[in-house]
Amino acid sequence: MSIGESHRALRDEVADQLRSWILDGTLAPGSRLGEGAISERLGVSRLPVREAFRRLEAEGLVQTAPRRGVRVAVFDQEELATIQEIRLALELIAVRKTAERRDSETMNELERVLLAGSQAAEAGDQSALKRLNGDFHELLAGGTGSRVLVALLRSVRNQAHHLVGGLVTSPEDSWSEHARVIRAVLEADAEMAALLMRRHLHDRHESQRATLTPNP
Amino acid sequence: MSIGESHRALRDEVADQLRSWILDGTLAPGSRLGEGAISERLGVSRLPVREAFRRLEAEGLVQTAPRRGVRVAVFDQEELATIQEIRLALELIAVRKTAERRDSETMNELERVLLAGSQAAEAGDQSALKRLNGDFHELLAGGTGSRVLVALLRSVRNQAHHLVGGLVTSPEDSWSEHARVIRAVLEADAEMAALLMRRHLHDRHESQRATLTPNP
DNA sequence: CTTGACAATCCTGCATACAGTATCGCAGAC
DNA sequence: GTCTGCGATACTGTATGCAGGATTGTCAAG
Repeated sequence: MSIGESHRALRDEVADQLRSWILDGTLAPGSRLGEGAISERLGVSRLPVREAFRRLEAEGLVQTAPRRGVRVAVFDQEELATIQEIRLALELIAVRKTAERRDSETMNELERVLLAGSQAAEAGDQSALKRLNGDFHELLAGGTGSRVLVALLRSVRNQAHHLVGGLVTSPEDSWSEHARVIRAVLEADAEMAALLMRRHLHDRHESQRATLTPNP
Repeated sequence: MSIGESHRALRDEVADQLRSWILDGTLAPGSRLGEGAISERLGVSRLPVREAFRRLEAEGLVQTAPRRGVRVAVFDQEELATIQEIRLALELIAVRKTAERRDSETMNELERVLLAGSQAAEAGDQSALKRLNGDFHELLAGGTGSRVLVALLRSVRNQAHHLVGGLVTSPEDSWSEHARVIRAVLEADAEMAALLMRRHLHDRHESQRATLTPNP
């Protein structure tokens, strides 16, 4: 591993910045992203911005119209439902495979997260829980050892997250369900872990639907 | 013939060309893709090539190492198995949703493909069958109305295809299974269509595994 | 003959520059 | 008052140039 590998390409920095702006709502869905404006704002040339656009485009966070620039992605209800369905399927594959593989490093990390999460829940540390909830999903994807699955899941999660406009459930509620999944994975009970994950995501999905369409 | 004079965005042309070169084996897995060599060969500047790289990178066809260029993707057996699993899950979602939605245009197209495929199978027209088999999968993805799913499936199929090095089953065998799936979709029998699709992909997967690891 | 270090060369990453096209505003006509 | 056509402007798409790191070849030492 050479020193140069740690050097981060400017396009990656730009992509990360834009991603967080999109996910935290700074850039609203449908808003236009001009190369010039972004490059000026970030103090880089237009080229890294363009390459970052291509990546975000592949992640589904932005949509490109030829000769008309880039916009923050906007999807309809039906597409949102499909994305949730895709995410559920991929998360189930991930949690099963991780529980079956039992990669030692992942298991250690999961134990660490489980411990830290319990403490954070007891202390009522919301921001720590939010971070740990994110770690949870990343670990389950990474535990499969599949770069493809990690990339797909990250992409689908981004889409789902930015479409529903952020968290509709409290970090504590998410955490208690996550903790159960982690315990099942640590006990190598893949089917139980998958069942818990399915229930977890299904509940989230339903509560989001209820929020979005309040009148049945 | 240089494609630099076309009206379509050059990055799309370059990406298409590179994709077909990768899928048909002209560019072998692991081979390095230099910006300069590609741009010179296609008669364009390096910039469209770079942007095409980003897209192929997102599609999983190439892998990028910082400062060390781009290589045609190489995955191990385990990753291959995961990709097949992902593909199966996504195809099942697609076929179910298409059968439930029954989008009229897609249904018409499926009927057309079914008819044309039967004729081609009777005539023994291999190349036509190959094309229709491709149409089959594209239609099932498109019938969901989800651009996200279409993009994901195309990406995963590319990976699976290029990893196993092409077709291991005859177009006729694929076609007969495809035809059954189409009939189930046209009859709005989503569960039957999903079952047939599952069996179809599972059989392909097994025969590929057998080919790759001849000694059990 | 093998191995390690150094240097030349190649290539990637980024910035700047230019051409072509879409968008927007304004003016004039119906 | 509204619609249409023209022009200016801004932005995308593409090309070229340059700096810094990576790769490779060579030479010398063990």
